[in-house]
Amino acid sequence: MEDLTEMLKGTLEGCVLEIINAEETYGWAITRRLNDLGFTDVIDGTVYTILLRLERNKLVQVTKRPSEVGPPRKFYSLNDAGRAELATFWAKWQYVSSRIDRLKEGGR
Amino acid sequence: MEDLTEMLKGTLEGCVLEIINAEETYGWAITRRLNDLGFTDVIDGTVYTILLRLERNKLVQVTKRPSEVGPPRKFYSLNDAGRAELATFWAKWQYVSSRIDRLKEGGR
DNA sequence: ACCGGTATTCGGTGTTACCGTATACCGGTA
DNA sequence: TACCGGTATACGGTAACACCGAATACCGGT
Repeated sequence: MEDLTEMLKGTLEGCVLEIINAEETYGWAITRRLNDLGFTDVIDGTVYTILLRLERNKLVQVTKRPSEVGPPRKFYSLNDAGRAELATFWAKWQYVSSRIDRLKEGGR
Repeated sequence: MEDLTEMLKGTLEGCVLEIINAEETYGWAITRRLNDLGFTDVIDGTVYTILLRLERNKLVQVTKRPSEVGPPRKFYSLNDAGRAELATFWAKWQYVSSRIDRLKEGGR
C-alpha cells in the first residue's frame, strides 16, 4: 500500500507512543517496528521529528546509552503525561474510526 | 469529543467523497451531515476548501441551482475519477485502520 | 584505508484542517 | 422601509504534520 502519508497524519504520533509504551526503545527500532506493522514507507526522519516533538512536549523520558554496533542510542519511555496522552489518543481513535466505519456502511 | 482535527487530516476528504457519492448534495448540507455523524467541530469553511480541491482535481461534477431559502447552491456529484478516488480511499482506510487496531491490541 | 550498516539531527517542502471575514440572498418583523 | 437572523459560498492566512534530503557519527569487516 502506497502513499498513506496524508491518512497517517495525526495517527502516527499515537502509534509511536504505543510502541514506546510497550517497551523502552529508540528511533531506528521504532521505524523498523512501523515498517513491520505495514507502514512500509515511514522513514527515519519522520520518526525522529515525532520523537523530538514528544520530547519537547515532555511526554517521554530519554536515556542515552552506548550501542555495540553504532553510535549511542537514545532510548525513550513514557512518563505519566505520555501515558495520559496515549489514552486520549486511543479514545479519539475509537471515536473517529467507529464513525468513519459507520459512514462506510451507509450509516445514518 | 473535541480537537479531532489532526486525526481527520487525510480522512475528511474521503468522507466528503462518500457523502457526495451517496447523494448529490451541496456544501452546507455536507457540513450538517458531518456534524450529525459526530464530527461536530467541522465547520463550513473547511468543507468548502475540500470541495474546491475536489473540483480543482476534477473529481466532481458541479451544478449551480437556485434555492428557495437563500443564495444559489452548488450541487456536487462524483464523476468516474471521483468514484475511483473514493474506492482507493476506502482501500487505504481499511489497510491503515486494521493495522492500527492490530497495534492497539498489542499486535506483533 | 575504505565501505556498508546502524543511528541521530536538521532545514526545507507540500498538504491539510481550521479560522476569521466578507459577500450574497431570502423571509420575517417592527 | 429598514433591520436582522438563517442559509450559503468564497477566500486569505495560520499551524500542524508527514516527508525529504543531506550531513554527521560510530562500528565491524575487508
